[in-house]
Amino acid sequence: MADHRVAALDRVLELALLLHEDLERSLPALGLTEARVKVVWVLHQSGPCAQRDLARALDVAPRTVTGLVDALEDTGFVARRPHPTDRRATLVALTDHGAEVAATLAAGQVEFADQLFGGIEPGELAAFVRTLGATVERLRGLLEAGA
Amino acid sequence: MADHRVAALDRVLELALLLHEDLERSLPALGLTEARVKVVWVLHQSGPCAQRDLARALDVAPRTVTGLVDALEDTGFVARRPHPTDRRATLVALTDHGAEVAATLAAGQVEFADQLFGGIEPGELAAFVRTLGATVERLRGLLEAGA
DNA sequence: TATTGTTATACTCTATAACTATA
DNA sequence: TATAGTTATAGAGTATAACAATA
Repeated sequence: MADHRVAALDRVLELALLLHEDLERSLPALGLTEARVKVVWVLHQSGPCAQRDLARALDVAPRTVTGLVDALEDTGFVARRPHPTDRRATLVALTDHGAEVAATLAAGQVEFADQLFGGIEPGELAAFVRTLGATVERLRGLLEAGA
Repeated sequence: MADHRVAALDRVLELALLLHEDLERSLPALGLTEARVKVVWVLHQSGPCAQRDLARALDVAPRTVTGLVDALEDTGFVARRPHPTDRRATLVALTDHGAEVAATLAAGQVEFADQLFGGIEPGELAAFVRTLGATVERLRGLLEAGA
């Protein structure tokens, strides 16, 4: 009974570990680290952001954003510019190079999904996604209850 | 078509993120960090280990193990003792307190699995575990091919 | 007063390199 | 020669606290 549940949890944790390993491997070639690629990803999805917005999106202290943006600026992925209306704030935007890398990441994710799930028949994949979705919802509930 | 695959990948990544968050939250109360709890877990499963074995199990440099074991020793989770046959080596074992915490972790994992998957009917859960298993295998293959 | 981003400082995890003691 | 674990050093990511400029 409970064995299947523990097996499911074990498998999910194993998969999470492997996905993390895969990410870790791909980043150095791009000149990015894990924390920095998250910044690039947020900017890719949201467009230029104030640093405070990055801090909220990444759930990280403002000081941490300063360091990440410093590093990304030094390596040419992002640029700072003044906020048009709030002179306290700084806008962070992807450079052309940063945007290119983000596009590469997005394309890579689609390709990766194809490799990972391409061999699974549609009905099975749909059921898998449904169960995953329900699990995510339940876990989100547990986390909110505990917080 | 590919949309379902990308959706599956998104869901898996989302679940991985939430599981990580849940782990992060539970550790400070136990007096452990993520890296240190991995050491405790290896010792719980394998029994006393030489530091070199820990380094291999954790896929980490020997120097890193020194620091982790130092910290775990200072906080009373593990104890060092001489290796019985190899005078170069140091055996690391859980203390009583460390073993208690490991048992708590193990019990917590079973309870967590019940909460997470208890509402899913057996047939669906079995299919879920099968698909997960196949995905883990495929990803493991991809990683080995790329390495 | 509150917010934005900074400097200053510190802790954790990780790595490489050089070293000692042992095999 | 090779291995086990250490010291020494460095870099990344994170946090808190105090501060200047601005709202």
